[in-house]
Amino acid sequence: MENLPPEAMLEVAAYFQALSEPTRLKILNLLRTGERNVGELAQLCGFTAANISRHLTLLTKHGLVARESRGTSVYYRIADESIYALCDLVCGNISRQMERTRQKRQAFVQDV
Amino acid sequence: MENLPPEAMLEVAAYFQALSEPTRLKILNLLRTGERNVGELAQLCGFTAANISRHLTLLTKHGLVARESRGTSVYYRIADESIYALCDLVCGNISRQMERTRQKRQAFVQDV
DNA sequence: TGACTAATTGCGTAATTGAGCAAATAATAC
DNA sequence: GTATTATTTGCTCAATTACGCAATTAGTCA
Repeated sequence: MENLPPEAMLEVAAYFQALSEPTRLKILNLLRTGERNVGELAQLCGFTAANISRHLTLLTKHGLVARESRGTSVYYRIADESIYALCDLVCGNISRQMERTRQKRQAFVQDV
Repeated sequence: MENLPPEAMLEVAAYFQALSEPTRLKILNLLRTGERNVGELAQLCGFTAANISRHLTLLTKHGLVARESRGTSVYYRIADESIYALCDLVCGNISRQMERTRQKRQAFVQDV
C-alpha cells in the first residue's frame, strides 16, 4: 500500500471497519467451525436476528462471508479464510503491546 | 484467536478500529518514510493539528506509533512495522474481492 | 390458496466519533 | 520573568452506527 490512491485507502479503511466490531468478530469466530444460519448466529451471539442479519450483510459486502439460501433459512460461511491470518497477526501485536505495557508498569513500580 | 475470551475479542476489535479510519491510515502511510512531527502530519493530511494529535494519541495507545518529544515539537514514528503486512494482506483481499465482483458483472452482462 | 417460519428492511433512539475552535500546557528563546 | 511556537485538551456539533421493534418479503407445506 506504498502509494495507494485515496479511493483504495478508503476501501482498506472500510475493510478494517468491518472487522472492528465485537459482534462481527464473534460471528466470524463462530463460522470457523462451519456454516450457520442467521437464527443460530443470533442465538449464539445473544442479539436479534435483525441485528445479526445486518452484520452479515455488511460482512458479505466486503467478501468476508458468503451467503447461501437453503429452504427458508440462509446459511453463511467464511468466504475469505485469510481473515484468520489477519486476526492472528493482530493478536500477536496486541500481546506484544501488552507485554510492553506490563514492563513499563513494572519499571514504574520498581522506581517507587 | 480460536478460543479468545470476550475481553480479548474487544481488544482485537479496538485494534482494527484504530486502523479503520482513512486519516489514520494516511498518517501511518506518511510515517513509512520516517518520523514526522504533529504539524507536518497535519499539513500533509489537510486537517488541524488538534485533530491529528488526537488520532496520534489513539494510534499510540494501541502501540502502532511511538511518541518522542524533541524541543517544542513531538515526533511520531511507526512502532509496529507489522501493520504494513496487515495492510498488504487486506489489499490482497480487496483486490481478490474486486476481481470476483468484476467477474460477476461480466457474467451478468454476457447473460443479457 | 392460506398458515407458518426465517430473513430482511424501515424506522426511531441512544451512544460513539471525527471535526474545528478556543483555551491550556510544554518547551525554548529572549 | 515574558514572548513565541508546538502540542494537547475541553467543548460543541454533525454524522455515523449498533440496536430493538414492527412490518415486509421469501420459501415451504398443507
